[in-house]
Amino acid sequence: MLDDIQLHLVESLDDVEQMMQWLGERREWLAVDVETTGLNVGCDWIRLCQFGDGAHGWALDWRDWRGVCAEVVRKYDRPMVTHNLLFDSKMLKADGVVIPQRLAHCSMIMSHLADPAGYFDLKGSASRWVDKRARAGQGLLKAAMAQGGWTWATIPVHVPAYWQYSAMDTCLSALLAERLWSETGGGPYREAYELELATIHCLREAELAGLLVDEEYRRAATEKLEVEIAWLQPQIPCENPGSDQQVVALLQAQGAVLFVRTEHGNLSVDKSVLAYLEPQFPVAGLIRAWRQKRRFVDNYLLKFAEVGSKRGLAVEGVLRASTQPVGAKTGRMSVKDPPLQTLPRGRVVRDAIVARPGHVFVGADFAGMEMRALASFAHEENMLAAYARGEDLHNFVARTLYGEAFTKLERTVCKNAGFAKVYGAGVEKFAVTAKIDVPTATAFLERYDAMFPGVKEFMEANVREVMARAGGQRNGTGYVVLTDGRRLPVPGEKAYVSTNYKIQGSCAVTTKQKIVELDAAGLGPYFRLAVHDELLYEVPHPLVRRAREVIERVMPDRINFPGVVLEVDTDVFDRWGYHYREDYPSFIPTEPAPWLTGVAT
DNA sequence: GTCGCTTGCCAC
DNA sequence: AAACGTGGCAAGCGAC
Repeated sequence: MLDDIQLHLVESLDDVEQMMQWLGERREWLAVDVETTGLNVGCDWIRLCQFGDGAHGWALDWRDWRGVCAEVVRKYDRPMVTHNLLFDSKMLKADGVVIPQRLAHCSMIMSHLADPAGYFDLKGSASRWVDKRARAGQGLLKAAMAQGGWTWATIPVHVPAYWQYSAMDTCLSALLAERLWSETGGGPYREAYELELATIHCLREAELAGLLVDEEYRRAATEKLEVEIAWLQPQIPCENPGSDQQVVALLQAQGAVLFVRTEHGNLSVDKSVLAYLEPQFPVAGLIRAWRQKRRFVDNYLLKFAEVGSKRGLAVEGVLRASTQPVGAKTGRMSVKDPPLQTLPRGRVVRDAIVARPGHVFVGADFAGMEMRALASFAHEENMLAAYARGEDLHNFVARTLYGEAFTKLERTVCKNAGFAKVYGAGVEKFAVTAKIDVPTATAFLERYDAMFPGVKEFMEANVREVMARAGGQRNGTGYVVLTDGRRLPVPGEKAYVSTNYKIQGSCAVTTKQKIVELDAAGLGPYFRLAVHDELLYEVPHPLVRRAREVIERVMPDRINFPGVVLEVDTDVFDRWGYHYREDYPSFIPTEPAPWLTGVAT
């Protein structure tokens, strides 16, 4: 299939004319792609722009032919497909070129819907669905770059390995779309496909806007942590408390008996081991603190710095992360550079992220989203009734199982049991997280199951269903169906994950629906970030009340999970950490912005 | 010096 | 009988 493809580098007006003639031919899919100097929209730029279909691929040097490329994207009036619509449309828009939303498609989303467990980078998808040799160019390009000492930023456009395989990428993307359309977006997964595309357009605007870093706070917090680290360091008698081997030696020298093993049989000195040792060996606590502070600086605060200062990611004080709309095999989004979904809770790190002057953040999160989804899927009347009464589920469980005078610790056990169900944990793991012994855990789960028989039945039904779909084979593959009709594959030997996949995947669908609905309700320009069950908006302060009203009206969901309302909590704050003001003290005291007073409750 | 594996840890 | 899901990512460390 790839043999007959013709690749062209546009170098003259004659070439442009030929390409234009080719563009006038009729085809299902015109693929568009860009090559850039790197992946960060703030500081990287487009070097090459490519167009292609199943027969021809064209590469254009962006410096010379930007206007031509922009014209093509603007005027072409048939479907255009890119393999990573979010990234390509983001880079193009950053340079003023907009792919019309009604014509924009994404072959990566098609690949994901066709097989959510597969690899869906372009070469991987194309070699699976189009032609096994799709990866061939990759190695040649890499070799050329190595030989010339080039990077993505420096490899000359005229190097054949560069422009040819870049042009070829559009052909692969077009062929992928041709191959997968009817079985994904143009077929059974139309709803899911359209949801993903609509979400991508929201995410692009969010990523282009980015999040502002308070440089003054970032620096002050970094310095304060460095001081604390410098104070801890001499109290820990080893060269590097970050080295597990050294920590093992140190603790053993002090007489500690280590017995917890890592996956590969080494002695473990992780957080929980150190916490366990701390009462007898105070140095363990110091090591734990050292490691956390070191991580806060290295993994987060330094990353929030400007590009150029070691490993910074910000440009003009703004962080623009990259989202994979279907990063997880459950369809959840993932975020990197920086990983904004995993910033430590509390104020130390998150206080570095601030709303722009005159703006505030409006945060909205679904309350107990996954447990509510579980209650609905399982038709678990006792749970649904508790939610209908407006009762806290874990309180309800604790009261039923431990009596009115239940302790906070007992409530935590109940909460852990809920998570254990959602994640598919066994008794042992549940016992560890709940910090109870296995017999107690077993007895507890028995009473929990008696209280919520629907949950147990639902989980067993999921496993049965997956196994049946896997042909009864442990080495076969079944699937679960999500609320928007898409299917997630589940390996037979891990059938127990089916409940988790169904819940996690359907919750991800719901979150995306709400992003899109809020966009339609006018909040699109203010959307900044999604963290699984919470959304972050950055709103000019005169609009805060209205924005909050819109969110509280649009976001609660009563469609996806019948029998239960997905309720939403909102909060208003001017720096991200302030959202945690009730649980954590300010690391470095900061004044709330004047426009926050009267708005934050 | 780079690469890949291992360990550990952050979030939901 | 067994089995805590989904990610991103840094440092250490040994191998090349």
